[in-house]
Amino acid sequence: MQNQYRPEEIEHYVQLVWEKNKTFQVQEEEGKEKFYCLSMPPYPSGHLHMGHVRNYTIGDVIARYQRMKGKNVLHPMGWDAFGLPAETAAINNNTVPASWTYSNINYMKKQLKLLGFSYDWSRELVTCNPEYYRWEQWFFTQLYDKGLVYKKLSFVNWCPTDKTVLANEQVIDGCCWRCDTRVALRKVPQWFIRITSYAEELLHGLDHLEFWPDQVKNMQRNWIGRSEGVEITFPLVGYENKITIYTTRPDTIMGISCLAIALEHPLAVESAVINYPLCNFICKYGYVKYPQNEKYNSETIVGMSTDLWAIHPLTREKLPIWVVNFISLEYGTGGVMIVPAHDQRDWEFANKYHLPIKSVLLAADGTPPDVSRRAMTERGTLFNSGEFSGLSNEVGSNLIITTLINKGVGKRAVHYRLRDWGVSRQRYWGAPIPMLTLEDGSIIPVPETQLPVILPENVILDGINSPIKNDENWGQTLVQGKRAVRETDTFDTFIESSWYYARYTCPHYKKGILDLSAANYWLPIDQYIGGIEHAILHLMYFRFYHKLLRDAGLVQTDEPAKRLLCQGMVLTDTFYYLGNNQERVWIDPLHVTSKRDEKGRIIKAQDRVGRELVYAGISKMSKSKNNGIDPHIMIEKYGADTIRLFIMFAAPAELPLQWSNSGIEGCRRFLKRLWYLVYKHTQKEKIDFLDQQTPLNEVQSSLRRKLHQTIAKVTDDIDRRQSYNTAIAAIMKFLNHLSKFSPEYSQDRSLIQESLLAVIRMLYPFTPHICFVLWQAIHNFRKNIDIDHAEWPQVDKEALKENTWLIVVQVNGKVRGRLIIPNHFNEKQIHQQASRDPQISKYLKGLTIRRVFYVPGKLINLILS
RNA sequence: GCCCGGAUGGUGGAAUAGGUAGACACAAGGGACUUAAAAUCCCUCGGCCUGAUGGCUAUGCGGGUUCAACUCCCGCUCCGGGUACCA
Repeated sequence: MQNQYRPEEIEHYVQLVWEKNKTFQVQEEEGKEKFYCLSMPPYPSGHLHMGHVRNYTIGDVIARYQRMKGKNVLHPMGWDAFGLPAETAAINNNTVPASWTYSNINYMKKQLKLLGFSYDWSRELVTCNPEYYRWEQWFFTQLYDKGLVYKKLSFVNWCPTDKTVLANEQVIDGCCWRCDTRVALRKVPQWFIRITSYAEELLHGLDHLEFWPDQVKNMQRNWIGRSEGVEITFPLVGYENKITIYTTRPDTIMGISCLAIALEHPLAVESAVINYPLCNFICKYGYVKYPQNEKYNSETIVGMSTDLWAIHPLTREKLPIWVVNFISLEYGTGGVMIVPAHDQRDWEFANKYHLPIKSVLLAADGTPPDVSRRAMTERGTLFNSGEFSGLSNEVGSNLIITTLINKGVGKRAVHYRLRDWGVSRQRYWGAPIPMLTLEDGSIIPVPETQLPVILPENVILDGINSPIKNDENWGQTLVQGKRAVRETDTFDTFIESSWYYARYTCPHYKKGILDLSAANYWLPIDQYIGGIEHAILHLMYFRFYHKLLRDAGLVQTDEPAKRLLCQGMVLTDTFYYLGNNQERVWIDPLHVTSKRDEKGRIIKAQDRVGRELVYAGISKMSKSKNNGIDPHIMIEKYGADTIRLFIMFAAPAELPLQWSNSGIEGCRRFLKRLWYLVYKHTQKEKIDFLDQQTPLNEVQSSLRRKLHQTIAKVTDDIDRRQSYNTAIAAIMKFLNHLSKFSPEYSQDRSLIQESLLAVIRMLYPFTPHICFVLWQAIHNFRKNIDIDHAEWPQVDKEALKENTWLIVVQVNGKVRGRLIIPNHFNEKQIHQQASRDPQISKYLKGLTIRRVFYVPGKLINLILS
């Protein structure tokens, strides 16, 4: 063993051993406990960024830890390869999305391998491979047959100049990103999957996801947005027709000023036929989405009255019906009752159009509320409400519902904010939607024998439209001898990422979407890791698809992943100078030298040519700020282990991580110290294991106690708490103790041996390469000694035993002293001991102790009168 | 706007079920070793007061609950994520 730690010499060697031995390839093994550890796959953008490194390091730590705990660990990796950026990049680089994507995958895979992740590469998936997407096309046809798929008109962003559909990201301030033309809305027929049929299950399923972050569960609950209310049917004056509205506030029914319906509501459309101004109004606002990210106010709220009147089911009064832009046809019944006194949006609407405002609930002080400035939205006692006046909100509400139900005009109803999942994209780089239109206009799924519908890869991109739409021949096909036209839209890429996790269990299976025995051995995922930005969309579709797979008899559990960890972003310093046109020119932080004041704050920064730079604080690594730190360069400079250690140590996994070059240096120093300690230890003669029969002296047993306390803490931190930064801190702290321990007796050296073997194993999940080599070194380079199959260290409970406690003594809640007390002392004895202590007793003089609070083994608080 | 998070020394963070605020690092300052540098090692390190022992104060802001609050409750401020076609 050499005396210097040189990562560049060991990491490549260790990676070769793993590759040669196929160390991380796994098969189903009945009788061995399985563990499925999965990180969200990268989009093959061209380069690995630090966000990936963080995500996959966390996954690798967990996978390696679980292997040491004796589990059969599935840890796969693949590529989420379809999507918009490939099209843009292909056009810019004068290539096609397929080759751009494949060459990126090739490059990024090499980068991943340099980091030493313990993947089973034999299971690699690429979602743009027809062998992958054929099964999602097949599954979609199954969903169609079950009635879970339907087609309807839905909005897209339309650029009138380019005559093409734009993604939301391609619309900048309402204009096309290419030509700056104002973007219009168009309605085109699109495919939808009925996720709303699973709304209730998706909601209740959250209650059983014990190991998912509350943050994610709360977001999903609100996204599903279950609401309980009443549907009320109003007769129309002079028509047979009726109108049904949905409300969650039946208690305010006596305060209705009018009814409001969506622009696309059938009644609105019907009355527009004979009402020219209304027709104009609907045309004008029907193609403007309600601006979601603005507050409801008199400017954004627009409405127009119709010639229709409804009759209030309780008072028989005539209510006007308005068509408004802020009601969605998709939510509830597409109609609401407007009660301006008790809803702020309704209040704004009524004020703008001078509608009556009638309050029917008393304010908290029991007086009629002042609704001249705003609505009174709290619950209160009913008044102005005929027979219901004087009732409490709850009683009144229920009585009104019962009355409506008895009259046959009301029913309790549950609605969800969740909308069905639109999966059609008018773009090229995605899996073709496997549907056909026959000559008679009927629509059928592509028969199984004709799957997959292959997306051609050698295409010519005009930069605007999808080549399979431009190519008149591509869509022409025959089915059972009859001519048919293919769907040229492709799937939303969220489809691919909604089921890939299941395919990893049997990636090469040819006879169907899943090999049931493999799938049911490995699923569900035991640990899923990815960014918090996926909290709603991806993770909802992923849960939904699992239920679809379950209901197709393919998997057996209700949820795809038991435990979820959402890692934070990676941030770093940003620097710029002002260019000739006062524009900010961002400089790569690697090329910046900075000076700090005595408090460590950056006071001066210069680039390579000595130009003065402005320090612009810390922000997310991004191309636009030129502050993305290239993992590749960092690996070359420090080695993978140091990078991995820093990433896991610098912040808790779920919080943002600030990149820091000096922080990296600190981690390198730590690994060097570890290396040197092992080196020093191995330079002396070989040592036997600790002789448990010979009693340890004070110093020895103290060190051994610290070791086993550390093992206990690190195990708990990794396993239960997923608090990797504190696990590493505990190991560092122990190594600090160990390096101060100078061996005198052979028992001392055995103790060091025990300590180092434990430390190396505890660090192995974080820094596997150095640990691999140190493990061999400590076993005198016996080649059959291999840490990849070593067991996680166990806590010796005997070693933890201590016969004293450190008790904190508080007087009136303030810390006044600390006492070392034999651990058999009771509250009274500790109290007496504290009173005798000169430091503490000076605070007790002349006063009587009124109360004592004692936290066993920890703290005593003496309260004086 | 709406939904969900976050805020602790010069910095990243620790404090796990309401019980010692600042673990472990980084930066900075001082010192040892060295011809010198690098590397390594040792010491100091929230603020104010004190010769020292020690005292007071302090977890974004303003209130509250409690013997005890970074932690729980109410009201704000600022920052971040999502907002259904970026993934």
